[in-house]
Amino acid sequence: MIKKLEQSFYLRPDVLKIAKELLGKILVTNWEGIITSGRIVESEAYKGIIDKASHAAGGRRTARNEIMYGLGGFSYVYLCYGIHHLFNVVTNLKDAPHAILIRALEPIDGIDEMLRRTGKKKLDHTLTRGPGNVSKALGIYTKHNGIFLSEERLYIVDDGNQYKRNEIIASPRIGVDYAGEDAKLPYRFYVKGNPYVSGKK
DNA sequence: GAGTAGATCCTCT
DNA sequence: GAGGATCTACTCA
Repeated sequence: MIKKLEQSFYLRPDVLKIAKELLGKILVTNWEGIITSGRIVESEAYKGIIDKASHAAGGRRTARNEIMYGLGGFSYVYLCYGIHHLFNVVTNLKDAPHAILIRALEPIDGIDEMLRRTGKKKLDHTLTRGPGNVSKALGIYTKHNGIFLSEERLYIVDDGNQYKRNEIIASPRIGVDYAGEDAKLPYRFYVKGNPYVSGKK
């Protein structure tokens, strides 16, 4: 049973719940007929204006994060540290700037293409580990900001695979020390023991 | 294995 | 003009 996620999946108010449910789903890109995909094994939630780690913290609203204030189900892509493109899924309703950062995938289709994009020789756990590598392997760049996630080019599917509750670990987010107390919030979710999860061996 | 520095550029102040 | 939701490589042990 394979089906694309409906927009209603992203429109729900509980971004933490959606972040958890995204684990096990498959993220697919299809740029001009070249398909690459991977199963999501790590995600981070950014919970709107009350979340100091979010780009929308305190209601900040700029041209860059404008897409976060729109309806759920769109992509939010931006460049970090001048090198890494980070891919997010926007959730919730209009004017509620929630988003989920996809941090790690388990490669499925188009592995050869991912190797070519990342310049790696062979498949190993570093190919799609960490948000910078994920977007590199899938060929996601800032020009893909604001794409609706049910287009043929970029979408997420559910193949019925669902991780069990005890296979999902919650922990503090990565690289958000500047957010003070909010840096400690357990808004990061990953699959227990999966080699593609970042932040450990 | 652990710790640190450097890359590198768009965005906001 | 400064800094960032990161990764890699290199050092030292």
